[in-house]
Amino acid sequence: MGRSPCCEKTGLKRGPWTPEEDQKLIAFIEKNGHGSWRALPAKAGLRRCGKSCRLRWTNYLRPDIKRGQFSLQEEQTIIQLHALLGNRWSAIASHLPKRTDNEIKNYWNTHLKKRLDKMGIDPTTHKPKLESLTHSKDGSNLSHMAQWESARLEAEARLVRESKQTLTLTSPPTQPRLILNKITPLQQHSLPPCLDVLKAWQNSWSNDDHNNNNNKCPSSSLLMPPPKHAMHGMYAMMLATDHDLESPTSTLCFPETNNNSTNNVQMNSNVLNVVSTNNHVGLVFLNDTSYLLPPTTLADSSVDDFTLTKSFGTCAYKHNADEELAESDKRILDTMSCLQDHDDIMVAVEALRGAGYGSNNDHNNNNNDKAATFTRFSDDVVMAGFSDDVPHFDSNEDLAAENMGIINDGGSSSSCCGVSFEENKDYWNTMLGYK
DNA sequence: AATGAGGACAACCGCACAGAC
DNA sequence: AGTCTGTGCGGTTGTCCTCAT
Repeated sequence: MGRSPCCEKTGLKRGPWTPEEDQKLIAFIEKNGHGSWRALPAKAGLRRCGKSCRLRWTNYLRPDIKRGQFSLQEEQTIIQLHALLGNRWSAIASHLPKRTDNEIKNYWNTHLKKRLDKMGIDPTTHKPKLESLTHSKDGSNLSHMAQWESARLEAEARLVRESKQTLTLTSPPTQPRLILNKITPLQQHSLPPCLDVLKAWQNSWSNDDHNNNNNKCPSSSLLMPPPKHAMHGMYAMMLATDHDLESPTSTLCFPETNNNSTNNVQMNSNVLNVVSTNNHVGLVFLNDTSYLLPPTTLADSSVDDFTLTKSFGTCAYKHNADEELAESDKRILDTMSCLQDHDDIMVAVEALRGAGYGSNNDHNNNNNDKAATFTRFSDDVVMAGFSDDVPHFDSNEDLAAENMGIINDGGSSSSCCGVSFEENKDYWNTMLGYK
């Protein structure tokens, strides 16, 4: 049976709304609320379909929506979230307060999409076009995208299922949203592959599959854990929550552990959250260990209850789990503020990439198969750490060297996914139009 | 000044889903 | 359990505006 139309089409006005109609709708809703949209037009004296009234209200007339030019930060957020979520405008809109999904969708289609396209970046995959072409040539790209999509959708579902539990465990004051910080302009020469989460994930699968067909994941194995080097290619960032956060955390799911896997990475039911505040950006595996990984120049090796790791001029402190968290809170918060000063998402990325997230609470609980981190330090701050199966390193430097291949190898610029920090910054600067 | 192309944005369409009945 | 209704969502279309010719 076909679905009955929401209202009789005949005699109803269509097309652009007039100011008079807007006023009628606003006045009615302010006085009575919208109630049943179907019944609203007649009650409000409008010759419009209820659905049309609803759309007009939610996308345009609602008082709590912001209109006008998108800010730089909003643009960055849209681009990054689109790379993560695809055309899921409502999910993207949930991270942009006071913006509607329709507005974001239109802005993407008319501005951002074209801008990326002009820069030689495929707006669908967020990869340089040449690379997309290469990947599609061997037919593997679609497969990888499908794997990613599968993981992503699973994450969304998992978030819904686990949100209550997660929020209970970590008790954030509000739900976080992702906001990307400004990237310092750099001179741009070329377009290296991006190092965002999607890229790292896809590359890891891609490399594995390309190099070993026997290892190719069948469709039924979309949720198998990524290979070890995938975890090395993935990175995390510091994160915090904020009292003004308004929208749900976006998540990426890391698949269930497969005991038959040849790698040691075990990511039991971890959810990688993408969260941030105006000051901080982060990816986090929900788990039970604690890390603080702030960047940078505020690094002070004399800070006694942290271990210092340097990488690419950034620093990270690994929280000593034996310390009383309460005693560290203030210092942590002070240290974190430097991220705002540096205002650079890639600084945060590099801080975590180079950070010693390996030797962690596992020492205490003998649970070596988990290195994901997520700890609440205060009402305002939730700390995150990157995950890997790295409980065996004697020092953070060794760990970072293992992960990055950069610290103890004479300063080589190699890094995960074959892309350096500078290249990565260049990528984002170009992608965001700051060249 | 007239006109056509293209861009920007609002509005619409149709499907999917959840909840009420 | 099946149907209906309200709503959310993503894709598409329509309309208006700007600018070049």
